[in-house]
Amino acid sequence: METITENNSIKNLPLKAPKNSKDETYNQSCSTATSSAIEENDLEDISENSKYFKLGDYVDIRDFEYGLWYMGKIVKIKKDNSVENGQTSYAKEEEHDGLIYFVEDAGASNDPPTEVTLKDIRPYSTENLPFDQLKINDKVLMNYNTEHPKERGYWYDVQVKQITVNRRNREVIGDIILGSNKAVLNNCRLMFLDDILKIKPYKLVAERTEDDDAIMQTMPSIERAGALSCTKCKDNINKLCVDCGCSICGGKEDEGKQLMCDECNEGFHITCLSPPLTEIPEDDEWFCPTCKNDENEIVKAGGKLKATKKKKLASTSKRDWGKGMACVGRTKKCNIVPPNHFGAIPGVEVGTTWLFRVQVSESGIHRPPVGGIHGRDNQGAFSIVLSGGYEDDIDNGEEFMYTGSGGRDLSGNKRTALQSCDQELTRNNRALALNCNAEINDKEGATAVDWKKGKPVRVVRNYKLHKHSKYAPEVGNRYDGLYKVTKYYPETGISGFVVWRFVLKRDDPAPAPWTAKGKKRIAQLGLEIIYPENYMPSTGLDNTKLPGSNRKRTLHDTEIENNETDQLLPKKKDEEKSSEKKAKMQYILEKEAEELIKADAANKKYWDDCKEMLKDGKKAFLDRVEETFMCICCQDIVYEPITLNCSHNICKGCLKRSFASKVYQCPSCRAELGKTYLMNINTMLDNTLLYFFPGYNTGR
DNA sequence: GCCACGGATAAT
DNA sequence: ATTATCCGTGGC
Repeated sequence: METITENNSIKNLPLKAPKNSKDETYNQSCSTATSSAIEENDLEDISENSKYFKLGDYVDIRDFEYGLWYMGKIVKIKKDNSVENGQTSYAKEEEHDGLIYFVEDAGASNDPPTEVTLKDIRPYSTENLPFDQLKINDKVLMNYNTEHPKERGYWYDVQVKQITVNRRNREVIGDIILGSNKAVLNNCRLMFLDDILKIKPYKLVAERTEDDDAIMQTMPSIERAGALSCTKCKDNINKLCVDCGCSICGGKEDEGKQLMCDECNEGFHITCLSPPLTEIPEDDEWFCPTCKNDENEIVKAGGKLKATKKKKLASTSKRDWGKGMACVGRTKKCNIVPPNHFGAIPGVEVGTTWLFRVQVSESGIHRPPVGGIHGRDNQGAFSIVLSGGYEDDIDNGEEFMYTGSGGRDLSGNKRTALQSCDQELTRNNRALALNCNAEINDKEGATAVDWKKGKPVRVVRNYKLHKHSKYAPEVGNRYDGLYKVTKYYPETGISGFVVWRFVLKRDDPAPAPWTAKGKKRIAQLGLEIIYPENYMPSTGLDNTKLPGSNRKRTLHDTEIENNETDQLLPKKKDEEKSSEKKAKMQYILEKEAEELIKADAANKKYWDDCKEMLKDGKKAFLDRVEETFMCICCQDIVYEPITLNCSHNICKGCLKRSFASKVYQCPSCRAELGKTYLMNINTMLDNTLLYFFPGYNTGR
């Protein structure tokens, strides 16, 4: 458990990294640096003489863990006894002159000084190197953000590998030198090319001029621009910000009374918690409400995923609702578009079919898990499902008649029932009416002036519609594209009660799934029924038990068959057909895709391998990509991928979990990574995967 | 708190 | 095999 203070919160340290003086590893490496050395009455101790530095010199100090350089001031110099004891093995004097330097953080002089050896300090760099003087292999100090490479970050030593200049832009690629273990981030693109600083060499104290001495002993007026600690509020102290302030109220005051979550590092005012706390708890660890987990639910890296434990409250029911898909909730949420989005969902093709409604909900196509209409009565309806649940529905494919909801007695915790009273044009019915391009009328209904100008409705057909309609899918729920409301009106239905009817007409650029063109397209896209994650059709269910199907057939199979529409087309010889199909199979990468793949140079070999599959079509290619970039821990596409030196890719979260259980190895090949391994997200890979699997990372 | 074109299971 | 029961869930 940590409270938030200016000293140990990354968020509040724009100019340097977290302090490392408390770092155990570090203190081990400087075994003589005991706490007694920094006790107050000890500060008067005489300092040793150094060849290169004097007390009061302002220097660049390297953060042990992260390797970044920040401004410090030498406050004490002592002998390093571990050298005499033969415990260290520094070959060069430039690395260790047998002294320990006590350096105070220039930005936080109240902190105890950090104890370092010569290799981790040097004269503070201020001299700018003009871009046109930069040469390949130069070692310079530049700004880089390891987490978000496009944003401003901290200052690191950079070995320049490549300089590109053309009329449009300048580009510098370099290797970033990280922590004291000399880790290197290869081939990083540096963004701040006007911020190139020369690394200032050591100068013997004996050779210092008066000017030199004045410079070294005066706080440099140039303070190098560091990262914005918060990109959301741009560090504006007066702005409420849930990112860098209290994550509940956004306030930045009372830092001493904010708790920092040991999982997500978000801050929380103790008074904002519910229930609020009156004082900082004494436990070592503290987790915020969203991160707090039941301990036995934590999954160790590489371990099997446990089924979600259903909380069984005092339920009188004897049934086990936890087993199947009856009462399961969403495991993902679509964040690609807001819930009130009209129109297509990017990345979801017409013809996409999911076995269960909850999956349709997760995709964002139709969010309610049960309801047939998703809408808001002051905005319109976003999507509907045709499930054959209302007797009055008529489906002609391109056009269909839909019945509104309501008019049923759902008491007894039911979801459906017979019509037992008149429907009204309220709630979802009113929402759907709003889509019609006409003035709303809850008495007579209305007809669209120009039906195509109405708001689009995403339409899903469910296999249960099968009874009434030949346009229903064989199994599951199929997204059929966008429709518009041409008219709506109240009418006495079969039940004898008034129902509201809505006539919808298809208006979608993609061909409908039941047409020949549509089937061809679905086959080319390689769409197949989507099962829930961890759902195993092979064992968990045999096809004969699939809802709505007694036959062992897949969607894909049905494409191969001829149906009435196909038969209207001139028949082709089988050979001709297959060759045509083969020609169309080939997937040619879009230009953007090519660029993205190229940018992910670290995974070139993997991408080359995936490209082998292009000739077999998009589906084959995507399958290979998915397989190639699957995280060995969570068995999902790598999320916030880290590309390790051993070339394996893994989710940042999974790697963190491994580290948390003290395994500092690549989960794939067991290559040692070291405790202080810097988890640098490969945003190039992330971007590329996002292109092929839009929204693959949502809800994770 | 209300509503809802799911879905598994027990009862018929 | 078909029907009745009735739960957790999400979105308003």
